[in-house]
Amino acid sequence: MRPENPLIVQSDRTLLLEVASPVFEQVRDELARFAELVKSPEHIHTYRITPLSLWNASASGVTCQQMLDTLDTWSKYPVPQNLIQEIQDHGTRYGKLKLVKKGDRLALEMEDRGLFWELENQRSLQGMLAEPYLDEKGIFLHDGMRGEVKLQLIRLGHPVQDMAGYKPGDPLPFTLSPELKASGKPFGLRAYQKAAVDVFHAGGGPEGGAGVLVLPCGAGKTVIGIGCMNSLQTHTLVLTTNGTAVKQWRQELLDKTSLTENDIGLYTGDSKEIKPVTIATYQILTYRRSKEAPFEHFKLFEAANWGLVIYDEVHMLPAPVFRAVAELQAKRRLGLTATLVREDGKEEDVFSLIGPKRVDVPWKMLEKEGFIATAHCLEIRVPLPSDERMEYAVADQRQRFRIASENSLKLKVMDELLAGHPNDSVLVIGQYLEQLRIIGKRLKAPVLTGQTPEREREELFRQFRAGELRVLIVSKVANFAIDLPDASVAIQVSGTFGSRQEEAQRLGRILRPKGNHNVSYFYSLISKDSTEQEFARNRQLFLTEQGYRYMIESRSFDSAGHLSEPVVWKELMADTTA
DNA sequence: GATTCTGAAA
DNA sequence: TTCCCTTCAGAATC
Repeated sequence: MRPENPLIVQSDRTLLLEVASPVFEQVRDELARFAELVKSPEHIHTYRITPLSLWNASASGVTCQQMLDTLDTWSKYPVPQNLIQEIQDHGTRYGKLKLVKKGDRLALEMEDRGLFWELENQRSLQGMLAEPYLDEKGIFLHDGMRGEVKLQLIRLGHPVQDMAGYKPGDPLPFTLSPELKASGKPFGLRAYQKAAVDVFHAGGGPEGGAGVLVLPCGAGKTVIGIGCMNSLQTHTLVLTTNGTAVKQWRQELLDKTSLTENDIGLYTGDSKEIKPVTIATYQILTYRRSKEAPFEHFKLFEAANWGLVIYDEVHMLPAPVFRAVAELQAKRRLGLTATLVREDGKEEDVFSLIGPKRVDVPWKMLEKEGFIATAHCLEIRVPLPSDERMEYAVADQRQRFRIASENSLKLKVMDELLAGHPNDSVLVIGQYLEQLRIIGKRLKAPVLTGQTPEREREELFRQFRAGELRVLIVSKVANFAIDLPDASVAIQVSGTFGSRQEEAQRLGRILRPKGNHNVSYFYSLISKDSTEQEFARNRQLFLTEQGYRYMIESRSFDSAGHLSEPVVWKELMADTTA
C-alpha cells in the first residue's frame, strides 16, 4: 500500500483521483487516454473504464501495458485482478477480429477458434454470415453486410478492425498552396496536423482510410481535412452542420489549395451543385416530406464516385444518416470533432461506421505551444435574493431551473466582472431571450439572437471585431455561428441542462491566441444551492477532462445583507494581469 | 427570376 | 425536462 499515491482503483471499473495530489495533472493526462471522466467535484474526480474507452484507446495507439502501468504506478492499493483481466481482454480486442477481402469476397477473420464458434452461432448474426472457411479461421460474409456486421459485432462486445480496403474514387489532382492566397502568408501544416493526416492515411494501406480525429476548437480541423484530401487526390464529399460552415469550407479550400470555384460545389437548400468537391449539410440529407417519406437527398452519396467522405463535427451526425453510412463502407471516410461524446449514446455506431478514434490532441498541449490562449475558468456561485428564493422553494422542478438561471443577482456580479475588464472585448452568453434582453438594456449593448437578420449580424460582428463595440450579448446562436468574432472574456449567465459540447464550444470562443498576454477568462454564473449547480457540474466534465480546472467563487450575503466580496476572483486578476 | 415569409422537423 | 436555433421546401411577393 502506498498512501502517498493519488489513485484508488476499484473493481467496479471506477477510478478515484485526488485533486490535491502534486502529481494530479500528470495522472489526469494519462487517465484521459483510456478512461472517461464521470464526476469532478472539488476533491476527488471519478473516472470510469468502459469497453469502448479501451477500444478507442488501443485504436489510437495506447497499449495495454501502458494502461496497466499507469494504474499500477499511481494506485494506492493493488489493482483489482478482475480489472487487470478486463483491460487485457478489451485492450487487445480491437484487431483480433478483422474484416478482409478474400479474392473478391468479404470475410471476417480471427485467430481464436473459440471466438469463431461463438460468432458462428450468434442469433443476431444469422443472415449476414455465409459459409465458414475450411480452416476455421474465418467466415465469408454476404455481400453488402460490411457495415451491418460491424454494428452487430460491436453490440456483442467485439469491435472489428476493418481491413477490407476502399474504392479509390475518381481522381482529382490539385496541390496545396505554398502561401495563402488571401493574405500571402506562408502556408503549411503544423506538426500535429501533419501527424494527424499521416495517421489517417497510414501509407494508403487498408489500415488507414477510416477514422475519427479529435481536435480542440481552433486546432484547424478544416486544415487537417484539406491535408487528408491532398494525400488522396480524389473526388470528395464534405458533410457539415450548417450553411456558414459550408461557406467556410469552400473559402478555406479556395485559399489553401489550387482548386477553383469550378471544382467546388455547394449542395444546400439554396443550390444543388455537384462538383468534384461537394460540400453539403447534414440537414439536407435528413430532409423528407413527411415522417414516412424517403430521404430525398441520400442519392447525393451515389451522385458521383466519391473517394473520400468527410464528416465534419461527427458528434452531430444525425441518426438517420448512419443508415446511409452503413451502406457506404467501401468509401474512405474521415470524422472530425472536438468532442467524441454524443448526448444520444451512439458512440459505438460512430466507432463502427465512421471508424475508431485515431488521434486525440489534448487542448492543453495546444495551449502550451501557444496555438490557443490560456483560459482561466471561474464558476461564480451567487445566492438567490430572498424573494426569488421563496419563489424557488414553491416552484416545481422544471420552473426551478429557470428561476435559478434568471437569478437577478447575477446581473450585479456581471457588472463587477465588466468593471474588472475595462479593456477586454466581452461576450455575454445566455439561454433565455428574456434574460438577455434585460441585460441588453442594463448594459446598453446589442443582443444577438436567432431572429437577428443576417445583415444585422454581420454589421454587429464587424463592429465587435473593430473594437467599436466592447460587449456583445448572444443567445444560443453562439453555439452555431462559427463566424462569431473572438473575445477574451466570456460571461455565461445561463446554460442548457447539461450539455458538455455546449460548454466546450463556448469556451472555444475565447481561445484564439491573443497578442500580448494570451490569456482569456471564462466565467460561469450559477445560482447557489439550486438545481443549476448540478447541471453546471455535468457541463464542465468535458473541459475538466481536457485539463481545465474550474475555480470556484462562492458569494453570500454578509450580516448587512450585502453581497460578500469576490475573494477568489480578485486573486485571479492579481495573478494573471501582473 | 429574386427575395422574403411560413411551418415543420429535429 | 426546457428553450432556442437552424434548415428545408414551397408559397407569396416584388
